[in-house]
Amino acid sequence: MTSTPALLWFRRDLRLHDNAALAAALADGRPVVPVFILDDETAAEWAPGGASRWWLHHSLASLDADLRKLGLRLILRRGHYAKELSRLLAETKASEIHVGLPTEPWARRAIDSLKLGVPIHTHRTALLFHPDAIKTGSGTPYGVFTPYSRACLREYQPHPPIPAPKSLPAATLPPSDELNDWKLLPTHPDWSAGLSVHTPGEKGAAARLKAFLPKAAAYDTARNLPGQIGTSMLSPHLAWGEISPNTVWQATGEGRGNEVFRTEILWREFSSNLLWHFPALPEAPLKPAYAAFPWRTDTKALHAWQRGQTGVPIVDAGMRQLWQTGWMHNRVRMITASFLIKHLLIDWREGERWFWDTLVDADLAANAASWQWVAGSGADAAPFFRVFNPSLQGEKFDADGAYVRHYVPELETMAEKYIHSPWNAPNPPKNYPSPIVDLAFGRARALDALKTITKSAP
DNA sequence: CGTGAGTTTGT
DNA sequence: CAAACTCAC
Repeated sequence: MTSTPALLWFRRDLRLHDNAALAAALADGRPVVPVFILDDETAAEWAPGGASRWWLHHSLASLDADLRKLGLRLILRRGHYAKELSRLLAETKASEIHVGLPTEPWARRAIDSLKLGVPIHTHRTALLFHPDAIKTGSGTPYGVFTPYSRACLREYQPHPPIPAPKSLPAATLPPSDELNDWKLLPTHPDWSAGLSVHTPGEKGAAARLKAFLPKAAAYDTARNLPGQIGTSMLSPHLAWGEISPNTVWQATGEGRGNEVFRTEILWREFSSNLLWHFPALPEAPLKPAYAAFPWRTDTKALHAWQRGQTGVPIVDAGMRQLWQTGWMHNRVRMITASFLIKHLLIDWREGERWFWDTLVDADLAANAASWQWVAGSGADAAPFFRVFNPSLQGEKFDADGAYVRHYVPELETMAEKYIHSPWNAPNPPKNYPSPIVDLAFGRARALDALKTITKSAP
């Protein structure tokens, strides 16, 4: 019988259900010391952004509360992984570490370089498949989504989620930081109110899933309408690992809506896969030709986009939803991203940065892969001629303008006919800006810019 | 090595 | 229908 404890190192798997790292740590009956280490220095530019820190604060509080019900508590440490882990090992005499497998390049490097004198076991807690598990016939990673997803569907082995433990062995716990001292909550007053539409934590995640499941059958069409809640809104819970993709997958049913929803889970996997095999994904275009793309520098336009003051209603509604609630409807993410990249001709990395700071669901892989997809620099990107027309998108997916009216009150009383193109209205509101770029001009300029890098040599 | 296909569209 | 290109088999 061993009595030395195991360190259970939580990262982006802040849950007790279906947690392979927790199950492994408990397997031989040792005491388990649960820890979370905030290492902003190692994460450097990809340390959690403002909205993510708000979420993290509440998620850590929730996990701590759940652990206290089982007689433990969550040990919080701030500092370099290597230094804090070696301190924890000295304090607890732990003889092994269990941690969820990360896909962020900085975290992979950090874990690979640890030399602590005890075994470090990594467990697949955040993904359905290990990034090396799904390969093409010739053994290379997939770069195109559809064949990747088909391979996933072939390989997927249904298995029930691991239940949360009903009890935990008693453990002698080392000292912990006070969560409030980490000051993860925003000082910005207009934030906390809008962010409270979310309920971080494992219970909040389960409630979201439960609320979504009856609507999953309609997901294939309802997901496109930003004026209603047709999506699962599970993204921040998945990003912090408060629920496992397998738990979500297992809960879904049959039919088109459920299938399309599961496909979205596979997009999340695909993004992680890309990041795993191309660690430069957040910084460099996957298609090398795009390194020479003639981006414009336009801080005024960038700022107008960030604050929802572009004069294009659906773009401004989306950017304001993001700023106020830390979340944006997926359809609108595509529209706002396309507008920044194509109509404003601003580098996708500027958008990636802004989303990283303002999204509660910010995930390095999904964020980078999605921005590259819109930019056309990704492995499996939209064809170059595909430029979203934000007015048409608005008319198609927010036909009555309810979404725009909610987030852009200047347009609340605008006639339906002009809600997505108020510049055509006989009396446009004086307190709402004219478009910072003419849509037809922006589209033509984007296509011209793309021609400069897609022309192949004779 | 040939062939079919490629999330989310615009005009 | 655009439509160069790459990917996967």
